[in-house]
Amino acid sequence: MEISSRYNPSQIEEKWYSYWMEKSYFHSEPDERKPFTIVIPPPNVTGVLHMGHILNNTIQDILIRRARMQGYNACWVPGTDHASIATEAKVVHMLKEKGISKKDISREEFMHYAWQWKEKHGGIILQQLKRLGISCDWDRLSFTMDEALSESVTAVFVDLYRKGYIYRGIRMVNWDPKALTAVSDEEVIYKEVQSHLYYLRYRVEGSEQDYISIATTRPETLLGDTAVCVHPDDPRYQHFLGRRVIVPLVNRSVPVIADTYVDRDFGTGALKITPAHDINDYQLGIKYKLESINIFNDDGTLNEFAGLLVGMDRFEARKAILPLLEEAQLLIKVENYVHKVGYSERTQEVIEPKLSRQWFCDMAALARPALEVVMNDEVRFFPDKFKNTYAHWVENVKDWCISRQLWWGHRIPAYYLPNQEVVVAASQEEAYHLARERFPELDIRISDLQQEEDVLDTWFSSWLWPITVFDGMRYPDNDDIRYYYPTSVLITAPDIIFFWVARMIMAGMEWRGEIPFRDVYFTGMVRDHLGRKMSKSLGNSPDPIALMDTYGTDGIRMGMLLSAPAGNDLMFDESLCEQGRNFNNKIWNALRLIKGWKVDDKLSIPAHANIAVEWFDARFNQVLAEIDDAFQKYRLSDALMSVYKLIWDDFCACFLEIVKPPYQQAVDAVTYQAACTNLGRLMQVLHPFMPFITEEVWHLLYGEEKGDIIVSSMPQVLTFDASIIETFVFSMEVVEQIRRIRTEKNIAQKHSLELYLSPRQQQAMFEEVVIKLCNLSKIQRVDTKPTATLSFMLHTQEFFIPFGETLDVEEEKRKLQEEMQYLEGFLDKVEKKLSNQAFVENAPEKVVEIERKKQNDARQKLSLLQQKWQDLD
RNA sequence: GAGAUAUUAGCUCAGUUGGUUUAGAGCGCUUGCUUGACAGGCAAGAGGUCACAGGUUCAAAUCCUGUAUAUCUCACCA
Repeated sequence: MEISSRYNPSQIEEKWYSYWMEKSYFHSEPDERKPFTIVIPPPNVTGVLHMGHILNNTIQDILIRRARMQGYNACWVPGTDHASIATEAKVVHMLKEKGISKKDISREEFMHYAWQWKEKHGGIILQQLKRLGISCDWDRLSFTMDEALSESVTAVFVDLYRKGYIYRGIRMVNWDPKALTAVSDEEVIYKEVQSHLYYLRYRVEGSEQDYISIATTRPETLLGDTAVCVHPDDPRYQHFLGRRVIVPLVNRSVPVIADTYVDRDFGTGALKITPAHDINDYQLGIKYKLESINIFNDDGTLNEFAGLLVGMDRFEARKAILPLLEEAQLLIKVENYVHKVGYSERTQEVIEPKLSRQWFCDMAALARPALEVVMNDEVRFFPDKFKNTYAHWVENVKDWCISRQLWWGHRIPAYYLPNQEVVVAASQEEAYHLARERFPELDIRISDLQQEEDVLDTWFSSWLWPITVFDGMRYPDNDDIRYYYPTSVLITAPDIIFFWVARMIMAGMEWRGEIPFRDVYFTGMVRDHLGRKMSKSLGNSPDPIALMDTYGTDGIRMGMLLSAPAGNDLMFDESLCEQGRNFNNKIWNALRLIKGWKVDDKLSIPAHANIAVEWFDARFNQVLAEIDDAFQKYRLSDALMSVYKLIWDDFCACFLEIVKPPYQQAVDAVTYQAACTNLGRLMQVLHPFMPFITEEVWHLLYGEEKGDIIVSSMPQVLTFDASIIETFVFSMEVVEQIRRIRTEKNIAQKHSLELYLSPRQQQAMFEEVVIKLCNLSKIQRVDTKPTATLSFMLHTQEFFIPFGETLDVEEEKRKLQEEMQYLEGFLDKVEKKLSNQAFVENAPEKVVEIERKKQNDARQKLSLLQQKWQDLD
């Protein structure tokens, strides 16, 4: 058979992916098997593949492929979310390029363009994910604005409204001046920035010299100031209480008020109050019934109420106001100052606190059961340190601002009546009937109903995802939801634990009375090798598609996973993908070796091969048990490393090297069969991690005989003989010693050697294996030590290799001394322990026993070494 | 400001309820190899007072206290 010496993944990957798709192996329908379900964390429909997706989806694919091979009915539901803010921004941008402004078109027209955009550009990421080999049930592809999901969102809104959880009110919210919408508290990222603290002078009304100086980071907001506040007990300001001061530049007279909120030690101890533009000032404004002057337009420019700098952007205004203050001699000084500023998670724009009417959802009642199921491990977190984070948020959960001033999304099903009242209903018709019922005297017509313009937060649909992808909200008893829900495991990043994970649990408990998933596996964040977050602006993220081209998909999957312990951030390094690629090549060449053998049915299996077959069987099962254990704990990188070493070290370096026939000689049928079987089952164990090469090798091994590896049965752990492994390990230690001697003495592998050992052998050894691997002509027991030998010692067994007359006595002595020194140190430590009365009395007998054995062994070995020393003299 | 988690070899990480021949892995590094599957390989080797300082214990990488550093979460200090 002609197989190239290098594995070339590119041709193979596409072939198998389309083959699996043709065979519908990814598709799942409810049946009598146990389900294993995952719902994908829906990527943003505008998104493109980044390293985080690679990590997250590789893990999901590993779990789902393994479950499939273990006989579960595996179902992985893919999909995307509609990403209100991001998508609307894309569409607005596209329209702008066409010379169309959003203001100039109707909502319907805009939605038309938006859907067009979505159909054309949305979901690129899904195609990219296919390249990663992920085995989602593409027939179940969902989108958060699909009809079923949209209807569910509406129904949930109506339900929560009727339960009294949803309300509308005027609040200070986080305004994104770029996206022109409110965002929730969770969507604000606070970052430390280098800024300035400006000290300003507010003249006291009716006085020529008196003034109060205040410190602020936002001098431009003084245009909206309606008070100055000091601490009531601050002696510096006692005489100003009850008086009024003049706001600089606009010359507005505002009161000096006193409140304990003020920190006397910060700045000057006096605080300017801008109720319209600061959450704390807003509270004080309510408390002291202050006027609230909104000086900003929605886009962050100053409006006519500012009086000055009208039309200027808020940051421009901050700069522009300084010379004016200076000119008026009201700017005292400017200090450097580091403080935290909130940024919009979506647009990176600085958030502007803004007073506006929004829809909120009271979360307290929803949170209670969601807290309990996590704390009692009904929903298990991996790693469980995130239970703390989760508990803290859920216990202190705030009302959720769910309205967004956008068009792309689920329009809030609230209808305003001519009398300013509002009715909430799933459709306009229902709302109409409701309105007539409630206000029979008004004689309302359906055209009088004005639907709310705002849409809902995207997360308001995402939190229903595990239910709505199975249409379990509209049809709570349908076969799918009853079979697949609760799902088995959720794989996600910890940064959306509040946005998404917590809310899904709340939704699950609220509408199905059941958790949405049993386990949550939190992946780490992918960072570069310097520990920096991967980001577009830093340009430190490799292009995932290019990586797949270079190292193969299996290679990048391995590279990603090798460094990915659950929940810890991982420093991604391309060299790990290289390791993956090299591993593929290793497997490929193992296959080439086996397939290159001539098989002779007449030959019987040699003794060394027979041992190798029996040993590998035991070893395989031993490692399989380790792998199972690792999977139970979601220690996937450990599991992969175990497979890696099983294949590279145990199968290639040991098994194949032992059974390999000499050049151009045939192999017996039993050995050949065993080699094929072993490689085959190794491919099965590896398949979830590296789907492509394993399917390819499987077919090259078995043709069509055993079907496809993707749907084959995962090997199960069988009992194994541990003593074989023990003997083998010792044999390999002997092999290593002989190899070391060969290297040290520069003895070529071609040159065969003899091995002698003293008859007092304690540890069993597979002599045939040692002979084969070390090119020995014989192994022989002798009573007396042969002359002119090299020697080594393992445990308390001494080995000799007769070799020439070139023994370097001094060198030999030096080594002996080194070894003796080590042993003496060791013995000293052990004996110190044993001579400690308290240790012998208190430690468990087993532990003391071990120490005694250590002592004995060390003494014995030492005396042997001393003997050797004497012999050298 | 409060809390959580971490700190083990050059790098990335294991190390289970304290005790298993004076700490393990992968990569990297050093040395030697055209070894008839693989140089994307083979063989051998070097490399760590387990962040620091105390304490508990017969026994500490492991438990406790403090310090330092890092990351994350929360918090209204202008």
